Amino acid sequence: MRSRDPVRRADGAGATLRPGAGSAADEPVPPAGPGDRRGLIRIGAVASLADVSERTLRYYEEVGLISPAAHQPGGGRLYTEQDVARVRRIRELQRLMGFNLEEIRAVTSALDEVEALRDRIRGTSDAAAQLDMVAEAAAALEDLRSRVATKAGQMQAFLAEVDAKIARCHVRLRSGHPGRGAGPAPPQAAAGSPRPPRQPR
Amino acid sequence: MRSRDPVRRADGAGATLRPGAGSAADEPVPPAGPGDRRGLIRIGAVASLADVSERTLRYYEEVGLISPAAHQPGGGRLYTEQDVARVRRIRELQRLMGFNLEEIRAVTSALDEVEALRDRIRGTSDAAAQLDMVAEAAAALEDLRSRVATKAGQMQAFLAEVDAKIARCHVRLRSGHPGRGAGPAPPQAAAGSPRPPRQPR
DNA sequence: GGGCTCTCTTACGTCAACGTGAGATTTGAG
DNA sequence: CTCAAATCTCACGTTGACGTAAGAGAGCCC
Repeated sequence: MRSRDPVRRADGAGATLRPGAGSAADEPVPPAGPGDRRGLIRIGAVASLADVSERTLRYYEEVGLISPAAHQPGGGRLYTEQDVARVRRIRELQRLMGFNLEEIRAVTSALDEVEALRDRIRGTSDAAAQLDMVAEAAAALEDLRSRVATKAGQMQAFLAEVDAKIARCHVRLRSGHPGRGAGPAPPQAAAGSPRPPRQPR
Repeated sequence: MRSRDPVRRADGAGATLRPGAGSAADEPVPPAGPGDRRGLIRIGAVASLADVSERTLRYYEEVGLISPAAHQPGGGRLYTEQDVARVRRIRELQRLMGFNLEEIRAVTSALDEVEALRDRIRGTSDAAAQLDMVAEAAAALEDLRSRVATKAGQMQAFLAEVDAKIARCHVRLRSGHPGRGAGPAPPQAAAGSPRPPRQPR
């Protein structure tokens, strides 16, 4: 159990930013000059917000999955809320897709490419090279989509299989002993389920 | 690489069966008396059929996930094709659902309960106890279904998110540089995909 | 009966993804 | 300034799910 709620802003001044963490100049907070750390979050807060341990965050940094937006003079890590979202996405890819961190690194780098595009295509420093990068990221995304769709299809098939077994199970329950209350109470309908197995009374 | 194809039947005679491996008396092969091993498969064949290693099969046995249908006098393991199917299901639960072997043991034991039901409900040794077991297995199945449905829903949501990103990516590709062949060839449509992202020409 | 293949047990190795201190240092509040 | 809380950097430990190697049987074929 944590002693107190560590989710609060890091106030004060003096922080070295990472390159490219300047926020695309469309945020409500007024830019109070470089070197401040308004809106930055410390590692404990990120950990509790993303529901991971601090060790996990440092480990993700070690393997190149995340990187603090800035550092305190003493070396403390400072993150943005996009970093929190990033960590959440990492966990989602782990849980949902069963990817390991190496795969996730590839996937998220493609996603980041698409995201960073928004800012970069305006600058248009080198149109041809930019387009190549975008095309590459698009290919990676298509690949990801293919894998996700495959897995989703397999899960739907498995779900149907389980439903069939449940149905047969209920048939047995009713035919085997008609004078019973049809077993224990059915659990709640699962979220996002397009076809709950109906249980005739 | 394996030296030769080990998928063939174990012929000969003399094998100690496991209890309950007598096959529900509705198979095409004539029962040639107990103690034979017709239709039984050795471990190497099971391994190649289920696409796992022999070590994995022994490990699954060690943790109580599978158990050979019979043994050769020298100690060799003999399996049925249902065992192969069982191993395949174990792998599916690992890959698809990300379950660990402990969870899989719980799930498959429930599935087995439902399956064994077919034979046992006929014998009707103790109707009340049987019904209780069925009800318990049904509850476990509902729980499994809930988890599968939840995950399937989350995957559909993630799929939609990826699709949105792909669409934006293609918009950029066309608006950013109209004189290009729209990037590399799109990958093949994924199997079981209900909504492939259309790529306007 | 020699050789080849398959399988057995035993036991140590591995790899990812963190967990868990230890001890030093920094930070923020009062 | 003071001090508790938060964070830092090593660095070793853990856990699940096997991989891998060694040496010994067991079965089959010519």
